[in-house]
Formats: sequence, C-alpha cells, structure tokens
Amino acid sequence: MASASTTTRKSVRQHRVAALPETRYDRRLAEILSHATEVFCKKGYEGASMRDLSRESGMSLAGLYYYFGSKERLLYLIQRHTFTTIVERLKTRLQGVDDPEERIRIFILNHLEYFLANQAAMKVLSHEDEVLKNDFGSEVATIKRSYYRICVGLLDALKQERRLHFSPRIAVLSLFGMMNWIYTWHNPRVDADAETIASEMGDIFLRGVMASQGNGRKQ
Amino acid sequence: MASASTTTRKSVRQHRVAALPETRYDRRLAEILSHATEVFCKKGYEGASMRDLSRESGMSLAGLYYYFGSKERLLYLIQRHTFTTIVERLKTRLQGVDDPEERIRIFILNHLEYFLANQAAMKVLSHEDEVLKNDFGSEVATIKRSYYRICVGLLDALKQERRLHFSPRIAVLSLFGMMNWIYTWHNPRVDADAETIASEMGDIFLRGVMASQGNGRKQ
DNA sequence: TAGGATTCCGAACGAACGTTCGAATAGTCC
DNA sequence: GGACTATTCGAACGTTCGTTCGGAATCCTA
Repeated sequence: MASASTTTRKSVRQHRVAALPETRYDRRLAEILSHATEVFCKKGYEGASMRDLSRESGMSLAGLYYYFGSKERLLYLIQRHTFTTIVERLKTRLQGVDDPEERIRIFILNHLEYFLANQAAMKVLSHEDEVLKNDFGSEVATIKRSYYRICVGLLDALKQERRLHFSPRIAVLSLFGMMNWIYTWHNPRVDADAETIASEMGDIFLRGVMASQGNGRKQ
Repeated sequence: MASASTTTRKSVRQHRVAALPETRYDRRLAEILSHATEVFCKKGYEGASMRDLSRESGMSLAGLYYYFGSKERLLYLIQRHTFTTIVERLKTRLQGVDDPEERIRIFILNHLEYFLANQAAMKVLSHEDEVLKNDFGSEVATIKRSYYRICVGLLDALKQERRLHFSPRIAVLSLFGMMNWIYTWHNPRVDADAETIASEMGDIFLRGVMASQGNGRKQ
C-alpha cells in the first residue's frame, strides 16, 4: 500500500531482492493504513482519535507512532496512495484508445470502479479534502490537479471533434460531482454495480454534453 | 433565523405582537447561529471548538450555553433551518408552474441560488451530513428525504410526459451530486453567478436525461 | 427607582486529545 | 548463545475539549 520511501525511518534497510521491496515494515504499515482508512471513513478525520486507530488496528498507541510521525501524515499517506493509484490505473486503461467518447467512458468507469471497490479510501479522499495543510496539502493538491487536467483534456478532445459548445470547467466539475457524491448514497445491497452506474451516469453526462451542438449558450 | 419554539427555555414569553415574534432572544440566537455557521464551514464540525465559536461570536463560552444546550444542538439548528428554508422557497416557486421541464429548471435554480447565497450554511449541511445522531439526526434526515422525494416527483413527471427511459434514482442522485459538489470548487471571484451555472447544469442534465428516448438501457 | 426576570460571564470540572520517552520484547546475523 | 537492531508497549506529558455553576450585570416593567 505504501512504499518504504515514504517513511521517516532513520536507517534504510537493504532488501535482498530489489524487485520485491515488500519488507515486514511495509506490510505492517499497509495493514495499519487500511485500518486507519476504515476509521477515518466512519468517524471522520477530526472525529477519529489515535486511540480509535489503536483499538481498530490492535496496535498500541505508541506503537503507531513508530510507523507515522503524526496523525496528519497518516491521512496524507492514505490520500496520496489512493490518488496516485487511481491516476495510474486510468493512464493504463486509456492507452490505445483513441475515440474521445470512449475515452471519457473509460474515465468514468475507472473512477467509479475504483470508488466502489475502495469506498472507504475514496470517501476519506473526497470528504477530508481540505484538512491537510502546507506541504502535505499541496502535494495531494498537485495530484488532484493533474487528475482534473486529464479530465479537462478528454472533454476538450470530444468538444473539438464534434464541434460542441459548453463550458469545460462546469462540465468537468459537474461530472466529478455526479461521481464523487456517490459516497453519500451508494448502498452495495441496493444499488447496481460500478459498470451499470458508470453506464447510466455516462449516458446522462455524455448525451447532455453532446446535445450542445450549436445552440449552447456558453463559449 | 430560528424561532423561539426551537429553544429549551423554561419560560416562554408572550409576544406583544403575535405576527412579529422577533424577540431579543431570537435575534441574538440568530446572530450566534450565523457566526457558528461560518466557523463550522471553515473548520468543520468536529474541528471547530466551542472556544472558536465563542471567539468568533464575541460571546463568552458559558454565554453560548444559555442559547444552546449543546454543540450538537447548535449544528442541528443550523441544518434544520437551512433545509426547511430551501424547501419552503422551492414550494413557493413551483406554484403555478405546470411544465415538467420548467419545474426541474426551477428546482435546479432554486437549489443553486440558495447554495451560493448561503454557501457556508449549505456546506455545513452537505459536509456534516452524517454527524448528527439519534433524534437530531433523524429529524434532519426526514426533511432531507422529503426534499429528495420532491425531486423524484419532478423527474417522474418529465419521464412520463416524454416517455423517457432512465433510472430516476441514479438521475436524481447524479443531479444532487452535480449541484452539491459546488461547495468544493465555487469561487465567487472566478465563477459565474447562480443563474448561469443553473442554466449550464440544467442543460447538461436535462439534455442528458431527455435524450434517453427509447434507447435507454434501464427500465 | 425598586425588584424580578433575563442575559451574560469567570472559573473550574473531569475527560479525552496528540504526542513522547525509556524500557521491554522480538527478530536477525555471527 | 550473544550482540545488535527493529519493533512494541505502558505510562505519562501538557493541552484542549465540551460542559457546568454560582453569581454578576443588564434589561424590562411597575
């Protein structure tokens, strides 16, 4: 879940097999990150105490601090890992696909699939958006901006190809709203799976945007 | 902002003019609610301390408790007032309008206008959605459900009139997502006003939903 | 202006907070 | 087995938390 390079340990151990840097430390760290994600999701970052995390992960309060310098850094590691993973997956999936509409469909599917498969982590990413300050905050903000820009690029391509008229900013942010809001309502026992929802949201969004031929009011 | 009936005072005073129940108490309470809304918006409910509220509103820590029994009740009053107001305004605006599409456009405009005019309150309503428990929580949830149902009703009317094919649940929740997400990105100095945004979001959503004639995949 | 109700506050309560530290334990290599 | 490092913990640190309480200040009415 998190690589050793993200830690603050004084001594960096040498790994016998460079291609498999999964040390005991890394594994334990990932476990704790996973439990912490669950707790942050349930109680919110501010509402969750280090003692809650200790109880949930089965490790002593002081023991946690061997892995993370601070509670804030804990949230940072969760957010950074979640965000970089979703961006990486998107880039892989987009490779070799040229049709602008299809590329946007892939974007939506990738986002929603990851969202529903990692609901807790994505809620922590969406809901605790503004709590990280300074370096931690700006680093996550950088990843976020790059993700946003990818989406703008996809929409611009569609717009150019079909000579559409709509405001890319409002469109992108509307799309993100549709998708991210899902953490407030999705119930796995009632609602459809990611593919179905992605298809339906894709329909609404793409038809809405593509119907703006000529008679759009903006730009 | 809040009526006297919402308080827990032991003695209820008689008002000289029944039609104007704006007592000193009510005015002061509304002031504090307004400051508290600002602080909750900026630091989050859990992140904001009663001492923060005291500082912001210029009233002593103990003085605040004369008006609110608890921090939780404070959030409850903010959320209830905000939600009931937006529902009331919507009902007024919908009166006399029969065209289904126009009614949905009114819904969107009403929501976004109130959202941007009361950004702090709406962020507190959206972002602190799950923190109220028990009676407070279920009472706000009731208002929320009624608001949701109104929107479903508007969409069903459109669907029936134009013989469309889409899932009302996904459509409504997508629309709420588009609109509510605005608190994460709207910048008054950069972005357009409510009317413009409502028009653009309305275009995307309504065209998207209305293009589902016959070839929709769901229902 | 007296007197009772309303409004406000300083000071304190116990509990919980994030974090630290020195010592105890577990793991690894000679 | 001994020595060295990596990991874990109990106990405590000082601070801040939400809330309470008795009394002071202020307001309203007679």
